[in-house]
Amino acid sequence: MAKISFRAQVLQVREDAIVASVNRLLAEKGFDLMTVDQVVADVGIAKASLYKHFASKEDLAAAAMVRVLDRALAQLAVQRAGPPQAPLYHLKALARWTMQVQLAGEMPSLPSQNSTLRTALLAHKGYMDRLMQLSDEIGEWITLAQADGSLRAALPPELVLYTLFARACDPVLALLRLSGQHSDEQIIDMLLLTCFDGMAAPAVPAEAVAAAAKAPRAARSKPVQPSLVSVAP
Amino acid sequence: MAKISFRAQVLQVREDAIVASVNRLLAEKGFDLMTVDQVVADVGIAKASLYKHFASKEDLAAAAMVRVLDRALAQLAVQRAGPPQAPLYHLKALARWTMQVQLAGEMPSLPSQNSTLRTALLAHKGYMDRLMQLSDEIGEWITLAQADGSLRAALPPELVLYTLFARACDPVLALLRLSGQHSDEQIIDMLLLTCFDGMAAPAVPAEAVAAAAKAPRAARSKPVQPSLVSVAP
DNA sequence: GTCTATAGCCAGATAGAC
DNA sequence: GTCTATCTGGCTATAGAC
Repeated sequence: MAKISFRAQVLQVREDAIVASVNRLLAEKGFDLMTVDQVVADVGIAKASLYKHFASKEDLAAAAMVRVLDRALAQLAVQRAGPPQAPLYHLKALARWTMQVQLAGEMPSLPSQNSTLRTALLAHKGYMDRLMQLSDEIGEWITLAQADGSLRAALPPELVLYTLFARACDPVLALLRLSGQHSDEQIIDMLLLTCFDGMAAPAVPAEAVAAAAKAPRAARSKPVQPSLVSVAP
Repeated sequence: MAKISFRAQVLQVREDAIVASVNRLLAEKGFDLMTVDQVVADVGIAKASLYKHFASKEDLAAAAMVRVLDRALAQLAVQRAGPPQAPLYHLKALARWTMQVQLAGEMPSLPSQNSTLRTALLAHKGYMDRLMQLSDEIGEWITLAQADGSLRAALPPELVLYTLFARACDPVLALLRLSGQHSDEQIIDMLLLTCFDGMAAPAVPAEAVAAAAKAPRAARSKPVQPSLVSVAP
């Protein structure tokens, strides 16, 4: 009995190695450019052996997604186990975590257009269950944040959820890193700012406007070409 | 001489038909899933004929991108020809236009990971020239908007530019439309709001906070589970 | 330039010995 | 279950007649 258990454990380890490799390759090249040959070369096994564990390339991607969804659910649990925080804080912390995962090269990126992959994922119970659970748990925070006035109540909760998911694979992260001008933490901070507070400058309170009006004109801002600057809508 | 000109004109029309079809197919399925056979079937010509016009599949994608970049440059010209507006207004109007193009199914979507396509695009002068020109013109508005205080000056202009480009192929648009709860214009308005003003509720001015403190407690907001609601960070 | 027919290649998936 | 060797299909790209 112990022998069988040991064998099963070895197989489990091998499967984990496969999924980890798939995860990395998916993050690096995406689903379409990742080939099964690359996976088996990376793991060091034969292609036929891999197909004993996973029925298709789509199944490989699903396993990688299950893995990352489990990591996300674990992150939620960690946040909830910590000191109590506002729901908006939790949403920001989760967005920060997803961006860290992406910058670490551990976020698998799947094309949203590949229909064979989409149908395979929709039929994958383990994937769908975790996706639903994650959406539900995030949805709770969204509802709470809208109720306490920290998140715009006019936005449909779905939109907030989708936007958070989209930040997890935002190509802007990689582009900004390519420029080499900012650290990873700076990039994440800036994108968190634009995501939650927007790119536009915040509306200035009335008293601040009055104070600025009394201040010397030169101190306010440097002049720009007047022909293109007019009253904001 | 007129005969040659006429023939050239016919060829031009056929090339336009090809590029239009490629544009639509790229928007629908993306580069990797679009096949040259689909293109020729859609246009109604033989594959060998297509390859007399375009050297490769990558060249087809580049032509479609040139087409959409030209449309974007034309949109910029239209905006500048209109009544004078604040630079932030122009940025918002451009973002709105890109989302309209995407929802109309006319925005070609290229994978950012396909290296053969990337190198082909980087080597394509017509594409690169237009991309540079478009970036320069948008960059001017960004600089002006930051100078007049309507756009956060702390953000690198690149980040703003990349973010605007990213909104042109934001998958959130398609997801929201799938839910069927909102009109296209509503979807665009909401995404413009989150893009420029963020998902978080705006900070409340001090006097409004004081006024709310004097009002009856029940009028402020409906109560939520107190265990998860605490002071925002 | 346009067509039919096909070359050449590569990736996903499998057969069969061990 | 793991391997080597192979099948199969679909895709880009081209040859060659008209």
